Amino acid sequence: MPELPEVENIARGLRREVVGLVVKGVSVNEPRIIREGGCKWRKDIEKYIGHRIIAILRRGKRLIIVMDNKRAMLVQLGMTGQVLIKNSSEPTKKHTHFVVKFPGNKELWFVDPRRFGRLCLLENVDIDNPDAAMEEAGFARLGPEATGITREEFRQTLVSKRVIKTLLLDQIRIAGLGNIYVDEALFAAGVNPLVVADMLSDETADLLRREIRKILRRAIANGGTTFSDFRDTAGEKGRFSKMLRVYQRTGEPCRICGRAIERMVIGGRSSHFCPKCQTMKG
DNA sequence: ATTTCATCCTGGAGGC
DNA sequence: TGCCTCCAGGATGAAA
Repeated sequence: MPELPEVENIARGLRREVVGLVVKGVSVNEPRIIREGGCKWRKDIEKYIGHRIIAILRRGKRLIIVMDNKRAMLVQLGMTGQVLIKNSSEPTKKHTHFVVKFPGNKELWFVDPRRFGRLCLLENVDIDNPDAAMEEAGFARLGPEATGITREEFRQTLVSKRVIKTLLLDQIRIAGLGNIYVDEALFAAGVNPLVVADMLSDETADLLRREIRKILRRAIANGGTTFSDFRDTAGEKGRFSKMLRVYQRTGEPCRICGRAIERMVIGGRSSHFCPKCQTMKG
């Protein structure tokens, strides 16, 4: 999916484009993407109409579009979800499952070929802490934000016998990382993806935490990473793709030591790493 | 209680 | 050109 940096860029686009606007209409082309978490979409969808968007939040990889009536639209993008700002006169796009209409022919389109994405109407949203409303709607709990996790929180996260790669992908432990940025952060910290999490020394854990935050910051600043599908709200690709050092570079030379980058499946996900630079065990 | 695994989908790439 | 297989940024419920 779009990971934290990509979702953050979408959130910024939406803050520019739709905050302050009143929802004129909502149409659902593919009901299966509406998550039934106590929300009956046919009826509940009416609860958006006539209400103003007052804020756009991001929590982990989730996007939260907050309305002026304590309700919010939760968007989980899945692997291929896009949120695009369009004009109603523009040609329709295949796999546009959900459209929000604003005055002046402005529209928000939710497009998702693989349909792994989900939308949900949240009730009783606390704008300073949306977690309760998301859990109420049946979404999994989220760990601390990968961008803001403290040293103590991160050390606590690593108390586990799981390998570091799968642990960092677990949104309950730390929220926002996906396959690309986990591979990149492990490379930057020199940590092998197969290392058992609680084998890392405090010093290595601190280093890994700093690298995670640094990479996410740089990726956000560069508009995120486009592997194939990601686009921001204006339809632009991310520029971080060309700064990747291991992800999808199997067989290519490591930018540090020149050894060929290797690929291996860990926990069902492909992992890319340099066998020479990533030897850190603790 | 934790952790792994199959599964939900379409589309692009590469082999033949 | 077409047909086939494999692969893909994620989350989750069932099973171990």
